[in-house]
Amino acid sequence: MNAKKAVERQTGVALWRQIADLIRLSISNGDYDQMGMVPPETVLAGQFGVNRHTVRSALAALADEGLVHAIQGRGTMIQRKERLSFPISRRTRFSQGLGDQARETEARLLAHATLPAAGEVATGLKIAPGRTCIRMELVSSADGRPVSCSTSYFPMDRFPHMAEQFEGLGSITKAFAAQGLADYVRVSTELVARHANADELMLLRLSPGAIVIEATAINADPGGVPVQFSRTRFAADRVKLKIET
Amino acid sequence: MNAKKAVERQTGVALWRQIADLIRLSISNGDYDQMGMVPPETVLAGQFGVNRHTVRSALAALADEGLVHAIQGRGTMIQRKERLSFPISRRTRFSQGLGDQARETEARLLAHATLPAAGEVATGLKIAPGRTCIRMELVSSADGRPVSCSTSYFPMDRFPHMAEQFEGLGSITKAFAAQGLADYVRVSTELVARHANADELMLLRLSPGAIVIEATAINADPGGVPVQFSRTRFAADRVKLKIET
DNA sequence: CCAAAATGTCTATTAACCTAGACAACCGTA
DNA sequence: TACGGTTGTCTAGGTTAATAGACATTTTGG
Repeated sequence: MNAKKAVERQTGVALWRQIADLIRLSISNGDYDQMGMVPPETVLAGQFGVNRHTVRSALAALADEGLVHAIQGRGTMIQRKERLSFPISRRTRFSQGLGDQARETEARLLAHATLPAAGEVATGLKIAPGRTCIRMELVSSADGRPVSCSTSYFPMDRFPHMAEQFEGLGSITKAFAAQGLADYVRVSTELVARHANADELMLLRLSPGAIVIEATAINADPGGVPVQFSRTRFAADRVKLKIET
Repeated sequence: MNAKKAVERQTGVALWRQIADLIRLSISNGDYDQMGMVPPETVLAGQFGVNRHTVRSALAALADEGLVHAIQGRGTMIQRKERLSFPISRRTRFSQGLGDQARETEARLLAHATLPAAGEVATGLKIAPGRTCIRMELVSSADGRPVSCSTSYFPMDRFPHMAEQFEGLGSITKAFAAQGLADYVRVSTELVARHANADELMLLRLSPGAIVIEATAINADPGGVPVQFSRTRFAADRVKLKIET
């Protein structure tokens, strides 16, 4: 495709940012897969109808995200594809499976509360309705881009300091370990795809109409006792879920 | 809420555009419903931590969209909402909660009939099955756009002239008042979302596949005696239901 | 080695964005 | 009518974004 791509001026969005978004999209679409690199800066400048320096600003932003890597004399290599691949297996952990797909991953605790378990939460955790559990709202990002938001429930009596531990350690796995649970496995995962709601649009920085994949999962200790009930909503255009049997 | 809102600099997105997006969101959320207008420019500038001129640029963009309309000396009025916000609380009334969200609201009586109460209607109204009640079919519109259609049931013996009163007064609240009921409260509301059926497609002027939110509600007099059982179907893409506790 | 092609760096200029302050015009109300 | 509060307009200056051009540096391939 040699077509001129659409960038608009005076919309309040800088050209370099629009161009960065379009190049990211092209990478994600696999447009440059054969070459393994982005077209030369001069070519991109021609396609977008802008100066080479403007393209350089866009590429610098993508390099900052860790998406591309420029080498003088050779070109700008694609380092990572935008769709992060999440393995889903008996040993699913959030940050671990990402490996070197992202330079930096972060899970931020938005809110937490204690409340009586009810409905599917009580059923999933196999505790009596009314027993206290901890709810935590997380947003997970890779290289500064949010990829998922989740709501998790933990039995209060077994993991009373889940939220505090998580805040200090930044990881559910480590928070479990700090409270005496060295290992756990995924016992069930259910997937649903739907349109993002208003909250998800904001948390995941999506555009209206965007699609989320909702994964409802239960983790259990090695003895099979449930330790976590979670509902994670992934930004569908940023991830690929890989079911491992 | 007097909290400072988050705008980021040097992201390639102009501050005025970020602010315009946030104000649009607030309007859509109904944050300014009581006033019917946006806060003064100086206040917004303080909230966002920017110069007043920057806020003016944002408001100019929203005015260009037709979302707001500034009047010198008075303020910046909200002209149109993306979604009408319906408050749902103990004192829910249809037209009242809309405030200045729409220039003009109308409730049209399509049909009415008297029939014996049965099933959930009798249960909801707490009257013996077989006792006569009045059924009314309404379509409510804001600025000419239908937003909901509803089916309501009233006990015949207590409000024998519900339909006639409504036709004259154009409001359920007023029709109640004319028949001696000065006040009533919402005692239960149940919400369901589903695809619209053929009737709803026509009444609400929707496209096939559209979604409706079905609210099944019971209103009672101050003594707790049910006076109205209603099932309202909202065009999901035109409204937002705001649950107030 | 040389030339072509690509990225890196620098200067300079213009346009857009943001801040700051002052004052005019207008509305509502006391 | 006077006043406080709000939007409208103007000037001025600083910062960021974008364009333009020149040249250096590095890689690749003949």
